[in-house]
Amino acid sequence: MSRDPRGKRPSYTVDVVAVTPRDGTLAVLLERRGGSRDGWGLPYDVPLPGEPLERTATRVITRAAGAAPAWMGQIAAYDGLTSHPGASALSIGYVGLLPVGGGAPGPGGEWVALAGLPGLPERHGRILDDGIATLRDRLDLAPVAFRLLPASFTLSELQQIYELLLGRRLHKASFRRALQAAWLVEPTDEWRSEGRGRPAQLYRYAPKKRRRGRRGVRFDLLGS
Amino acid sequence: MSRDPRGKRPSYTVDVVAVTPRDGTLAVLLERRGGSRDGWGLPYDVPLPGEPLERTATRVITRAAGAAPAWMGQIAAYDGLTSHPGASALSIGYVGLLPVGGGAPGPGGEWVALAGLPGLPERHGRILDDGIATLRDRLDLAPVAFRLLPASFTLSELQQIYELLLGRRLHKASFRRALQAAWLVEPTDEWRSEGRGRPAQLYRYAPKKRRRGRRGVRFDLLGS
DNA sequence: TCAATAGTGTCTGTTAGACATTATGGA
DNA sequence: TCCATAATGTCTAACAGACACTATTGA
Repeated sequence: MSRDPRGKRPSYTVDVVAVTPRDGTLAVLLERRGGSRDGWGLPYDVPLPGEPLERTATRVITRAAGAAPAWMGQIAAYDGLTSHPGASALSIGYVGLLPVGGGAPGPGGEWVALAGLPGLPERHGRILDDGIATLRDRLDLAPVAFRLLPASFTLSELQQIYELLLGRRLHKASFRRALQAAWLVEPTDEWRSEGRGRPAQLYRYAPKKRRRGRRGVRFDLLGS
Repeated sequence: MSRDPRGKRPSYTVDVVAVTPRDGTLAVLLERRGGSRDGWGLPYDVPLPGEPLERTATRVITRAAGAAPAWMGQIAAYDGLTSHPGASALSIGYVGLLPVGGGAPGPGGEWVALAGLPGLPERHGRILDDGIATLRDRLDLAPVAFRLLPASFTLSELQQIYELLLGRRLHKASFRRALQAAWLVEPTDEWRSEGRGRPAQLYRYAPKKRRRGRRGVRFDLLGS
């Protein structure tokens, strides 16, 4: 939230939605705005002179979340919806996805579960909603989900990532069938016992060269 | 392409991709840039003072195409890719869809088939490509396709619109099955003979109240 | 033994797409 | 009479989701 050194009104800001899987749900990084009212808002900044949009977005996310995004995409440009904390006339929204846990937020920053969001300035509310939607329909899940997990993981962990990113439950048997058909993972010979039930086999990300005529992954899965 | 009256550098421009079905293919509206080299570019303008993005986009499209868009959506914000005819630092791209035929272009404007596009300034090339992609994956076909056609139409005409907008061929029998399942059209008692073959029955757009538990339309159709 | 989770095999309903056939006009 | 297009019925392969079952651990 640095100001332009000459005090000029910035022509636009880059406002970011940083998302991470955390405690079994999706969390967004908010920053507490100092000053009289205790309000929350999205991290944002004015681009440095000559700095491209993408680099500004990366910089803002990295500063605010304490880690670099595993994926990032532009949401849209927003004007109107007057209430913006920096009074910028135009916001370019970006959404970034961070590995599980999310990194250590910068000063005033905090990961907040999607379910329990506080009220936000009008424009930031819109950017956040659109950001989640953009994440869900532009993200190519296959290459990214694995960058959110450690090198070896159980299929249940992987499924949970997919469920969080897609925002809906998946069918276990179908998920595994689709995964196998896509040749994305291979089993290791390790197993991990997690509390009660049967231990789960660990897998690693190992995309095979695409077979002749092989289809892509289709995670159109629904239900229990 | 009006200039800011005080000659100030505009902080951003709104650049538009106007699309229409025309002569059995999709056409985009380009404007010939006057001056020494005979170049083409997308229509664009600087927003009027206080004018929201959407209204600027509508204004530019309407001026350039001579008709209002049946649908419009924002593409993204672009910077870099230096070559922009107005040297704007930041472009907000919009894509608009116009009814069949497209209206009478303003001065210097011309509908150009997607297949035979000339070279464009770098940024405009990107905006155009992204605009078609945005059109194809954000457009909700069902409510819009009908606004591109006259009140009554044959199912073949409707299918052709869908094919142009989706950018691929559809399977005739499947298309009609899906259409029937969606309760979007109803037959009139008129028929139209078009050259050689059997005359086609005319249909009109008549969306039925959604049946309990009825699914939406799925045009996942492929092939011949 | 019970509860909980991992992992699999089988069945069924839906549907996209192929194919074939009939219908109906113009040339 | 051909030929082109409309319109429709039937068949099949693919597959999502349901369901049931076995396997393997901790409590």
